[in-house]
Amino acid sequence: MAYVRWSRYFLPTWKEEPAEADLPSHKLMLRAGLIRPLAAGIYTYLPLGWRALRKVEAIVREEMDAIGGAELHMPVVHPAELWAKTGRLVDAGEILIRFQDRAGREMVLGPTHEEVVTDLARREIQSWRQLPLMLYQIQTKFRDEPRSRGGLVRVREFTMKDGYSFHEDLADLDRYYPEVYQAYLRIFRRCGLATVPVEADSGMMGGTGSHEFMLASEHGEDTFVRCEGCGYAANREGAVAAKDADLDEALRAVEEVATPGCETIEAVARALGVPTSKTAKAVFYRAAGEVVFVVVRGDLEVNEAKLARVLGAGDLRPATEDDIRATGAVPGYASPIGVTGARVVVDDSIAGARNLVAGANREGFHLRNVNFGRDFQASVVADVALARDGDRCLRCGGTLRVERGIELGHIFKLGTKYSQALEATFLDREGRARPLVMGCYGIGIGRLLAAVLEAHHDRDGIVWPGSVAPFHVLVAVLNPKEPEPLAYAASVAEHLAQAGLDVLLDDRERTAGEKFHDAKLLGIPVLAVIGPRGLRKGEVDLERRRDGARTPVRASLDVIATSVQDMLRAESS
RNA sequence: CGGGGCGUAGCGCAGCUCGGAAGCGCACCUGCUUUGGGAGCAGGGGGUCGCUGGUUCAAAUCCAGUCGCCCCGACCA
Repeated sequence: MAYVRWSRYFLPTWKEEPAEADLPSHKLMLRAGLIRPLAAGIYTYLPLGWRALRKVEAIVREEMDAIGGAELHMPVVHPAELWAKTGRLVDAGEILIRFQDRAGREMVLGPTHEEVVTDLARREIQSWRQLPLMLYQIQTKFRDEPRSRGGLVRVREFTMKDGYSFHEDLADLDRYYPEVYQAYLRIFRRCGLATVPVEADSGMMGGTGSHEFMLASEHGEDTFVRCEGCGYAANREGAVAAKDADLDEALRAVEEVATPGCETIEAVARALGVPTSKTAKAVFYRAAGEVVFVVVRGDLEVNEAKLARVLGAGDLRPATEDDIRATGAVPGYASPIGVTGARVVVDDSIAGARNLVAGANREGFHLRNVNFGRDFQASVVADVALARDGDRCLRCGGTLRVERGIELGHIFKLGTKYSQALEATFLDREGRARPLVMGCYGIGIGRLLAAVLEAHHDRDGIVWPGSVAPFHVLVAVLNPKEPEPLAYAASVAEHLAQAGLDVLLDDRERTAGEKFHDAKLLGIPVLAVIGPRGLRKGEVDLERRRDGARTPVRASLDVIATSVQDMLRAESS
């Protein structure tokens, strides 16, 4: 393997912070010459970025192969007709980029490949003897996201590892799913990332289980909940928390009180001198053409994902004032008592509380001592509240923490949604045709690369984990204009490359200072400095990026090679 | 899609309030001197001020529209 000469490579670095970037990973990718933007959420990978991406891909490939995955490559362009069959031409909506080919056929760019892979399975899988099967690819996806952000954290065109498994029944999917789960943990760990697997909302997909792999990061765009005690973790949409019931109080008689100008829970609670947890909050939504009246304890917020699941509705949006008035409720003073013309969803926090303050359905008035069951009824009682930081864990009673994170992977028990829609069946052991049971598993490769940088950088630049570093060692010649040091550095680079290392030789005619700064910016694990000072003493300096530790070693090719390899081994352990 | 910000040389920015010769730093090119932590001197090249229209004797600057990018939110199979 040959080494790369920087002077003939394409590796532009920036001294200044780019104005367009906020996230550390985004700034570093631009400054260290990994990526360049073309349009919103669409990037070119420069040679160095592409190298790093391929390192990540190689790890993903190894781990997928290790759990029996067979790599294939499906098309980017799909006939829209296939998407119409599963209903996702409409459901995937605006993220699907659509166009016509010259014959006027409707086409889409694939945002994911359930349709295509299921179509393939329909044609090729006939018998239970062909199962189970895991197919995966590492391929370009396009999703016309409403908003890209954070460099490679959320883009429109991206590289994704998407895998799809096929099983004869749910039991076999249940058996295989944990293997993928473990493979995912290994992939992220090998990339130097400690991820948190969180239970994800299986939502409208109707599956039986789903996990997201989150990297905790203040710059993450997702929110998840983690228990300090038992390790329970779930994404915000699905997280459950204990709600202390307080049913000891005796029921008191309802009493109307004047609360002029108190249109928020905080104002009411303050005016009446009660904690917000002793109030009932009314929140209105419109779903599937009807108005929904949701009642939660005043100190809680409605979790719209949970509510949508309870209602079985996909199109949840806040109700208008007119919607609210149509139910007979008075905005700001809404009461669940005597409401008609709306479905009433009561959070279980309300069912577990006594003598609450609620609206009186009369401008400027509230009611004291309102009790669920006695004073009002519900269409549904369910958990529709958002878990909060500091809440108690339902499982162990420990403390729940709300954290931000970057979602690196998502695995999903799909069931038969796609196989049924596309009639992908096989003959089981009894000779009956049954739909294939499927799982799907995704990792955003570029996002994973961005996450590596979020987790591995310092003030001066990137600090690559050895496993995904675009090069293992950077050989810097401080005076490349002089023939002997350059020739010597080239022989060092050559020797290191022969030893199986990825070597970048900085033979640019730049000042020593620039080379040292760029070396830190690039973050290659080991820097070998070849300069006149060291050479006079018969030494080459090795510098470890992680902690800046410098070791002079004898300037002999074999000594340098072993020393570099020792340092790299120490890196990866 | 709602809110906010920004478009002036490759990058970072000033100039715009109050219209009157397009600037600064870095980078780049040439030469010389430097060469172990972003060197010095001298010389030089590079800009339809995002775009369109309007006001004006005169527009980077004022007005209208439009496009693009970034951030917050909504959304996120």
